[in-house]
Amino acid sequence: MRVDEATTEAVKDDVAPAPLRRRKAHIRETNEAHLLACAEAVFAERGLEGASTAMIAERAGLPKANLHYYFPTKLALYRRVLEDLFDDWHRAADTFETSDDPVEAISGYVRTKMELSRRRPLGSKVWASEIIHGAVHMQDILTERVKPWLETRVVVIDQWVARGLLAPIDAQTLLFMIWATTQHYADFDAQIRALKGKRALSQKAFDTATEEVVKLVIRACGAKSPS
Amino acid sequence: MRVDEATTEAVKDDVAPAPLRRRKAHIRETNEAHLLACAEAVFAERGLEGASTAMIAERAGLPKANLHYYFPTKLALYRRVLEDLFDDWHRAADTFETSDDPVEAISGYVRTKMELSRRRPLGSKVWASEIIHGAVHMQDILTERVKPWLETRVVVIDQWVARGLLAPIDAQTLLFMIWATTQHYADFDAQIRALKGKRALSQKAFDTATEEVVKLVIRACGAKSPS
DNA sequence: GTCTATAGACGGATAGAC
DNA sequence: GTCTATCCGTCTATAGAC
Repeated sequence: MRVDEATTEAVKDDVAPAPLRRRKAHIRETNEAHLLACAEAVFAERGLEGASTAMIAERAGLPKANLHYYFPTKLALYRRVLEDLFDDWHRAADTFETSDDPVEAISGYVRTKMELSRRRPLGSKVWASEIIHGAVHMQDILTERVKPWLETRVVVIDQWVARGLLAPIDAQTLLFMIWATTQHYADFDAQIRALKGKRALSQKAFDTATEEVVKLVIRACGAKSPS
Repeated sequence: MRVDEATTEAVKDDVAPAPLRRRKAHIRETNEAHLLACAEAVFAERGLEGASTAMIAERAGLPKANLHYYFPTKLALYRRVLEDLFDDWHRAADTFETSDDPVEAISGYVRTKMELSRRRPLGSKVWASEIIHGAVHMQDILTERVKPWLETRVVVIDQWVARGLLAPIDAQTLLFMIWATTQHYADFDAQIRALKGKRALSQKAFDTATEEVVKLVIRACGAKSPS
């Protein structure tokens, strides 16, 4: 796509014809989205340092300089991937709010998290890799976004315990267990595949695993069945 | 340490004076061990590609060329770190054999795994990072060493279920949950620290977390208490 | 066995034509 | 907005003196 007669647009006219502006905005939007998706894959496969901008650009079918036109530095691109990931995770986390019944709320959350591991395993890997290597590029997300969410959930779980709906468990430990176990199916899928001797879990096998995890977690909570 | 008159040792004499050979072997041993420890730390902090041989050598207080004298390539060093790690993990895994009582065996295993996360968090991170990025450098360890171990443990757990000592759980899912949760305390410690707003878990806080995890896992198994 | 110096490849980022 | 050519830094690995 060439710029054509609009080259000096910014100088001559602050307001370009609407259709042209829309077209240009559209190009930026799709290119950025495509680069973000390709970056997520390469970062997941190779890590932040193992991934090169050349690899990401090649996967996106663009020259490397083009990538640097949309994202000034590799780190800026990486940050955007992490922010996108948090948004997705946060939407999933809202499932927790849907019910005041602990069994329903917790099993719903576990299912949503497993579904997220299934739907976006590469993203989960980028997130995990970043934390493993010290979370240096996402301290703000953790303290400003994840921490407040966690604290409200702990309060809710503590109340369930106080009302005798759950065994006297530590809420944070429970949430860590749910995160660790559900994300294990995304992050450690290479190990799971090697140990099961399979190429990948089928949708059916994944659904079965989901229900097994739900069963284990619900029993771990010592939830009184809602009789 | 210089080679001195022993430079042509291999040509002139297959059997050097015992004390000299022992001293030289000792140098190699300590330097290799020291390099392995430093490599584990740098690989954990930066990942395979993020770590440079220069950083590892500097941390070990040796010139880079010296590192390449002991380990021909960065990948060979990395492999050795992974193999060391497996040996440690495998020793910990043996705890499982100590008892035929499921509650005792499983809670003992969980405690040992938590202790391993406490004692060697850097190693756990190297292991996790390698798997997240596809486990390309440890396929053989997974299929030849971890898989057989897992299969024997699945048999034992299935027998406990058949004997009615545990609820009807899927053994593999249970083991994945134990791995994921216990290793979470090593691999995701940066996240845990950010969420708890603390520098690090004290020994006491870690022991408390351990007992919470044991409680959750044992309840998840639906173990009949050994009354 | 130790260490300096450097070869050779590759990475991130930019200049500047179109 | 696109893309070629290129700068400059860093990385792995080795040569070769001591």
